[in-house]
Amino acid sequence: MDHNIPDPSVRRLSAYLRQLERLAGEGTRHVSSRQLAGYIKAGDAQVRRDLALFGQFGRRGVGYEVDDLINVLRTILGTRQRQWPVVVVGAGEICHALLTYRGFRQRGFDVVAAFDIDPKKIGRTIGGVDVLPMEDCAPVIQRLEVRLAILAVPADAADETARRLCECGIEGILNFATTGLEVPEGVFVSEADITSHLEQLSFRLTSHRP
Amino acid sequence: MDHNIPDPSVRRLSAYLRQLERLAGEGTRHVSSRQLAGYIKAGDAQVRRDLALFGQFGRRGVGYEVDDLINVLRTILGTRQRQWPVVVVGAGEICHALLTYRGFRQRGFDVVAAFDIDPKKIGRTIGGVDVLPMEDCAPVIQRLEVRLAILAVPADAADETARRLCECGIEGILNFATTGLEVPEGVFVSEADITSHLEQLSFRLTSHRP
DNA sequence: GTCCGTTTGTGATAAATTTCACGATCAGGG
DNA sequence: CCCTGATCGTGAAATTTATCACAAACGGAC
Ligand SMILES: NC(=O)c1ccc[n+]([C@@H]2O[C@H](COP(=O)([O-])OP(=O)(O)OC[C@H]3O[C@@H](n4cnc5c(N)ncnc54)[C@H](O)[C@@H]3O)[C@@H](O)[C@H]2O)c1
Ligand SMILES: NC(=O)c1ccc[n+]([C@@H]2O[C@H](COP(=O)([O-])OP(=O)(O)OC[C@H]3O[C@@H](n4cnc5c(N)ncnc54)[C@H](O)[C@@H]3O)[C@@H](O)[C@H]2O)c1
Repeated sequence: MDHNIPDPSVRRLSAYLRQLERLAGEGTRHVSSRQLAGYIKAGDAQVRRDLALFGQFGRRGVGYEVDDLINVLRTILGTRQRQWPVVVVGAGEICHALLTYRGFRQRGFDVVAAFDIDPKKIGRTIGGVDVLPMEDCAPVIQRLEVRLAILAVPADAADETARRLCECGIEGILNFATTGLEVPEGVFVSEADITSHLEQLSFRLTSHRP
Repeated sequence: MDHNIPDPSVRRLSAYLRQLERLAGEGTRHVSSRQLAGYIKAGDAQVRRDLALFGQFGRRGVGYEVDDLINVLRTILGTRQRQWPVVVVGAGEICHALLTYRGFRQRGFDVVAAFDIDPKKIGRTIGGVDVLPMEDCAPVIQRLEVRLAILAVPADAADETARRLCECGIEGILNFATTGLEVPEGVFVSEADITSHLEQLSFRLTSHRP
């Protein structure tokens, strides 16, 4: 398959999938690139281009079949064939929200364990998931073949913890800490810094209004 | 000031600020564009370009003074002059994490209230913030001149709730729900869908490894 | 005061992403 | 069977974004 898919395209593919799942829930059978584009801030050509990076999935004059396209997108994003086991590191507030969230499963992700260094947290079960000591991190990750981790530790522990996770074989990190992580080649990081999102909104409201 | 600052630049400005705050905490006085670029995945020219969109803040042969640049970036992002009051809508798990988080204040944001429709949630105080009934939404937003809202309601209530917030005068929405929102012209939305982040990582681990 | 190594700011260039535009294809109806 | 209106897929063009590369400016050494 082709290399070098742009990040913005992947983000949009995920957004298309969200809309398609909603449409499927409403019983809609077909959808056009124009409709799909309407939900996102994008043009119809953009939608077709994004999909064209991976093949031909529509029918001219008709559009796309919703169920088909859902399967296609899940296959592209990697959440169709497999259920990804995920670990959360740092059993604080964010972790609590993640472990009680019921939506990950049906989207292809399965939180299998949480880790912490605080003895007061260790041993608890949150949303059916055990909070384990950090020492168990390596064996659990290796035994369950976990490749994705969510990092939810305080900022000053983030870089060190990320390094440790990479040593255990983790290949993708979703980072909630407010630090840019330094990770080895071949490890992907997705930044979920909430403050950064607020700053982007603040910026748009601050500069140059019409 | 110039219009049309690209989104990726704003994201990076926020990331630079994060690193600068860390450097300031460590007592570092000066930093070069090359150093700053090292923390992010970017080149040094990129850093200078991003800053050049707003003016000249460095000294040739020397670099940037950390404290100065922090102030510059806060001014650009709009978090220097004012403390932004923010409301959270949907007093669930995510909301709980947000209200107990102590980091927003020092970054220029102040969560002033949370809203919910569930009588069991209303009347509580979480992290010093009151959970109010949705009916109080409009008056509170107007009295405190709130322009930013964080949306943390279930997906099927998101669009309707967003519409309501916009009617109250909200101009920026940080959306945790898994739906693309439809908002009026002039309202900015920042998507914080956690599942989407996981899907992006899953995609990178799935296709075309070298 | 001059030289030297360093680093910024920016015009020019390259690369990437998005949009345009149109031929090809399809379903439905007369 | 052929026409009509709709929609995809995609080469080409336009636009946006990132990189290169170098003159200008700076601090420090001597
Ligand atoms: N809660 C929010 O709304 C929010 C908002 C923005 C950013 N963040 C960031 O997200 C991260 C997590 O936030 P939170 O509110 O869940 O924090 P928290 O303080 O509630 O939880 C952090 C947890 O990490 C554990 N921990 C500390 N050091 C560790 C280590 N070295 N290894 C393993 N576990 C360790 C602590 O014991 C604690 O349980 C922080 O970096 C925070 O800055 C949170
Ligand atoms: N918790 C997570 O880890 C997680 C992960 C990914 C996405 N999300 C999304 O974030 C959003 C919030 O998640 P959560 O876990 O906090 O949900 P939650 O169910 O814990 O809380 C939702 C809250 O919203 C309130 N609510 C429902 N309808 C409302 C309305 N019309 N107006 C005002 N309040 C209303 C409910 O009473 C409840 O208190 C959801 O859309 C969820 O899909 C959450």
